[in-house]
Amino acid sequence: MEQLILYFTQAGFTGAEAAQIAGCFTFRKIPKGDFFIEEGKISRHLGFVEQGFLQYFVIVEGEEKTTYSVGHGNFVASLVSFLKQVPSKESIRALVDTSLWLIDKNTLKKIQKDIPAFAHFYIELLEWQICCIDESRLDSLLLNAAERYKKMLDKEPSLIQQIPLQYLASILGVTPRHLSRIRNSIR
Amino acid sequence: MEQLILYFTQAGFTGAEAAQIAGCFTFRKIPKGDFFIEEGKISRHLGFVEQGFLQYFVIVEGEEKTTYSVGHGNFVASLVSFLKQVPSKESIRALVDTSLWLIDKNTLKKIQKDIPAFAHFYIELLEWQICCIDESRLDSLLLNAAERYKKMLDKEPSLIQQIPLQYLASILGVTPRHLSRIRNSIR
DNA sequence: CCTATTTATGGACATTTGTCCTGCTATGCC
DNA sequence: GGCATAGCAGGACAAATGTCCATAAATAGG
Repeated sequence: MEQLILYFTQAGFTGAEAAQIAGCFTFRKIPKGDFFIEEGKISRHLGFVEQGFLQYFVIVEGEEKTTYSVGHGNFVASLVSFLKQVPSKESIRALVDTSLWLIDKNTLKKIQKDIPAFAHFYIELLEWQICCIDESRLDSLLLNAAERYKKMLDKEPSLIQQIPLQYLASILGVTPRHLSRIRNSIR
Repeated sequence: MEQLILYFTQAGFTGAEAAQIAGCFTFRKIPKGDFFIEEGKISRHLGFVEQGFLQYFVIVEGEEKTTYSVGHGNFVASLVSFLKQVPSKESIRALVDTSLWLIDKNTLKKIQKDIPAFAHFYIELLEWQICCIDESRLDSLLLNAAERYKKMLDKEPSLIQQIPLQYLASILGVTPRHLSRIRNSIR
């Protein structure tokens, strides 16, 4: 909790505000393999990833397709479901042991009203979130699988050790067979 | 301008507020083929598309790759560039004659401060924008080119008449040769 | 009306990626 | 230790998509 208070203090809130805001979050650990949210349910919480890695996916024709992934320092939620409070099209699962700070939608709305500066903070958070999605979108459109694999090697080197190849392949948008080819071609 | 005032009145603002907000926008027409923003420049304006259709693209290895597209009733900007005020990675071009309402970043910030209700309106706008990007992201990951073509036929039937196939192919993420195969297979 | 240019179609072939399968290795469990 | 299982690599072939090209139809400009 101290880290959260520190975080909001550094973001420009007074000590009292930071404590009030931080108090709205709850802590949760998700063991490897467990779900943050399942398809069809409503994403009621926004999570800040303190540690770990999560995979967004849908099942289409019996196959899991990864649609997004987030690591520590990022926010996680099935966005459309959380924002509109409609059933989620995606499931989200921890691929490694993960710890999160959670806040629910109503509380989030409430502190936007109570603390005007928080509304502006939330605007910047949304804007930053848009930039993250945008980068992911451009990556999947402009890089090929080999380039995406190299980028992942670069940004999350520890993941390659911890996560079975079949998940890495799904995150990269290729079959395990093809990821094997990519790894072979790199070395 | 009356339409804009009406729009903001219906969004819950008082007549005076709606007039003040609408007054912050300027009108611009972009003829078919002209640019809304070019790669490398900073996206200084957020635009609301009154009429028309715009294509986001980058040039990679001499080839245009479409990264996003928007039609009437949507907002347009090179998002990361507009939000962070950094040079845009993408260019945006009108594929048909297009008309827009524009607002610049500073003015947008200013009315967020002056009219508290506008901050909350802007939050909803950002959230809605996230949902739009998300839908586009899921479409490009989960639908194949033929399905995306059918969806486009469904949502923007007039485009297929107005825009040369090479652009449609680029929007769908395939070569014109392959789009020709898709059209052939549908009929 | 004629010509040049743009646009659309589709053949032939190459490349990329997926599917199916086999075997090898490592690891946990009794 | 031995066995069942999960994880990974890669061969052989199939399917999807790109490249290059030739042709024909549509359109614009004089």
